[in-house]
Amino acid sequence: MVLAELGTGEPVTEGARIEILDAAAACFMERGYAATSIDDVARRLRATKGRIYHHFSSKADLFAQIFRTGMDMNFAAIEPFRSLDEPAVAVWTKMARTHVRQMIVTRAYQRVVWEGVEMHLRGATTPEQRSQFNELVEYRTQYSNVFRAQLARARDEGDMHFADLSIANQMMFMALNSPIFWYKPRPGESMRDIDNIVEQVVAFARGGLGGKETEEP
Amino acid sequence: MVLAELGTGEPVTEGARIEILDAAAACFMERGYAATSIDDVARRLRATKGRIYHHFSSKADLFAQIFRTGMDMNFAAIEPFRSLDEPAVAVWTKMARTHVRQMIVTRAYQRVVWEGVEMHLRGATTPEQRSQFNELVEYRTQYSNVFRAQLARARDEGDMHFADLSIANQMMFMALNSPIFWYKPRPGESMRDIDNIVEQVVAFARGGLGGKETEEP
DNA sequence: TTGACAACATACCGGGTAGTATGTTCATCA
DNA sequence: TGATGAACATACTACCCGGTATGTTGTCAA
Repeated sequence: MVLAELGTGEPVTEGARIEILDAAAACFMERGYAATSIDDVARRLRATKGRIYHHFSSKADLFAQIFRTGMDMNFAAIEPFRSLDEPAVAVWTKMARTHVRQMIVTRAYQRVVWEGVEMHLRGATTPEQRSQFNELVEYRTQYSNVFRAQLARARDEGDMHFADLSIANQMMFMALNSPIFWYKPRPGESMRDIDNIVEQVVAFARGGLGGKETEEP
Repeated sequence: MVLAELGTGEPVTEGARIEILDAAAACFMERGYAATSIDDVARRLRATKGRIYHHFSSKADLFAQIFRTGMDMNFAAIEPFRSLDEPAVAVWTKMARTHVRQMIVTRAYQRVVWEGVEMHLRGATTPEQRSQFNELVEYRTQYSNVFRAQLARARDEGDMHFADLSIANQMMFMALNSPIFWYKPRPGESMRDIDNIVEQVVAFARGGLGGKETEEP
């Protein structure tokens, strides 16, 4: 399954790149960055290292491009709701649902994003890669700030109640991201089943943020 | 700082064992299991591999003993509240506060517990270690069930509202455990500051579980 | 005093891994 | 048609890491 969609104007070889990204993301999800070897990724593709190093300069580069692709997909998904003229809590609900669905559908990429942020926080990178990592984490912070702004607005509008905005935002993302850790696809699972999970996750987050119940799904 | 307390009846060498556990837990927290070498742990102790392999049979054994120690501390911490004769939501609140404090104070050990559960879910262990890992994860499941039982009772008593018990328990632990990812000790931090964080985390979790506000801290 | 053992340190080995250098194949285009 | 280069595969190297085998030192009991 190719998760990162192919842009129509891109060169043909873009497809090969994305195949590698998908395989690598799956490997990183299953074993983590350090425990995944380039040969593992190659084996999953029924190929060898040569193919990977032809498209990516290093293991870290491969990891970083997965990170970026994951965030690109997240931004694209919430784009329609960013500047909606509605109460903040309504905008937040739409974005939150979309985000959780993203976590489920593209969870391999999102696990890489998670581990990337963790690696950055732990400072486990070489100096040159550091600047590229900084840029990626900054990219994720921007995404986080989109939600943060809605939280602040919703609190001002009296629809949410929490003490500290930063902590609230942290906890909200922990809740909304949580499916990347415990969600496993079930055989014969329908969209309804996934939407049911999404609703429960969003309901938990909204409750944690001191938000009111909403009616329509 | 020695986190795992020394039992009075234990042999003298127990102190050396705990020193190693602390150092290893700190290393595993900073870099993760796979990226941490035994030499890293030894360096932190200003010692060499010999010291570690004199007390532990393997890297996995070291990891497992940290896991067990972390869970031992968690069980001990909530023990006073387990069979309290109060409304479930009140018991839950006491246990949740204690748990979050544990996550902050013993976070190195708790990170190992987290990674251990993840490794188990991903099935990244050798067959012989598998049974020991199964036992440890079972141990953690028992701990989880203590909270789960309170959630079920609280819902029956009308003090909490959620759709699926398993998902609610999952999300609750994601929230309560979250400090192990984002908490960093500040210089000159007081108990009050930590208690403030604990209250916000517990408040988020309670809200997510559809719980009523409580009065007394 | 000595010898026996715990508690390490030192030295070493084998396997795995990131990265590179060098083929090989096949399509495209002058 | 032949030359060129993209897209790989193969072969190889240097290094790191888990684990072991062996040496060293201090302590303590007989």
